[in-house]
Amino acid sequence: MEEPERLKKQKELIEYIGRQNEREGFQPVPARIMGLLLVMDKEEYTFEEIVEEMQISKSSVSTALKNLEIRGIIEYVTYPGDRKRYFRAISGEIDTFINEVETKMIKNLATINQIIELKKDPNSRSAMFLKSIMTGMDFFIRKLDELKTEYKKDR
Amino acid sequence: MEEPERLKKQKELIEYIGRQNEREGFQPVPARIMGLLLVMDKEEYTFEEIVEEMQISKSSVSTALKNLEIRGIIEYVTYPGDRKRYFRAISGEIDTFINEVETKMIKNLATINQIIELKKDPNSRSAMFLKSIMTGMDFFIRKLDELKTEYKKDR
DNA sequence: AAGTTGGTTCTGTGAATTCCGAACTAAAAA
DNA sequence: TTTTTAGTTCGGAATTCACAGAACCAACTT
Repeated sequence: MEEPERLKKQKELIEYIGRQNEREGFQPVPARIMGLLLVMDKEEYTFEEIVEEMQISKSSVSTALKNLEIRGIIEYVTYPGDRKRYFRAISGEIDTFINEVETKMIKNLATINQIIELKKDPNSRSAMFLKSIMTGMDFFIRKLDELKTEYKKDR
Repeated sequence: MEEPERLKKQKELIEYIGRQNEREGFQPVPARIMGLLLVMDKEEYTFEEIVEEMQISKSSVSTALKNLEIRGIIEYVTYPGDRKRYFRAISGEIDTFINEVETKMIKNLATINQIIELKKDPNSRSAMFLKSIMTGMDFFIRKLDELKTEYKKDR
């Protein structure tokens, strides 16, 4: 692929990832900065470079980076004798993702349990149905744990 | 538990589920209507009943219900000789949930693949790292499929 | 044919969000 | 000590969004 063509496609991909991240609850600016850090060839971006590259105000970049750092999905390093911060995407391993799914499910499980406990008739169609969901989730969560250990063992 | 006490707790739970759903990208109104349909003892709600119960305008309820239906998480039934629609939460089985997780992962996988393909150096630290993520996701997705069939067999 | 029921669709608005510029700060350089 | 660098924080402007109200529509009733 021609060099300018590749660059153009990278930019488009950043925009796409940006929109995708927005759907995950990111604000537009952090969403696209994430894209930048993932897509481009440069492994580390300074604050100033992000401002330049994305044409976003310093203040927005500042809050966005703080935001992303708090979420634990980017980090920065500094080099001796250089006051700049070098930002990069954090290497989120697969079990981070699994853990997220798991945590969410456990929380949902608790909520469903609450719902059932507050039903007048615990044998009603909806209560029974919710119980079956719980069984399924339980099964799933147990399996997720097995899965994590299995994956770790493999490497 | 005393009857009014139970009702109060149900209302609180609806509000909690509402906030939870908002975090999943729902708007406030659909988020709480979902809660209503899940928590209360009444198995089916008419449009009018939802308006009454939640004190929300007809227009908002109308769009919210359409919204939820398009998402495929509620449905309505009608009864002969009755023009009203009776809404209820759809019995989303556990594999619906798994499928959602799976679909999302597959989409992410495709995006990551795009990123790698657009890298100048496919052996760079970040490209290698993305590849390892892909391996993990691949493993996970395959296992999810096994898991679904295993679960179905059990019942 | 006129009215009622059970909603839907279409703006308008208040509130929330997002972003920017300007003022500020802390550390390093001159 | 002043200036420059590398950002942060604050207040407001602009944009976006969710919701309500009103007008509307289609089917049924009287």
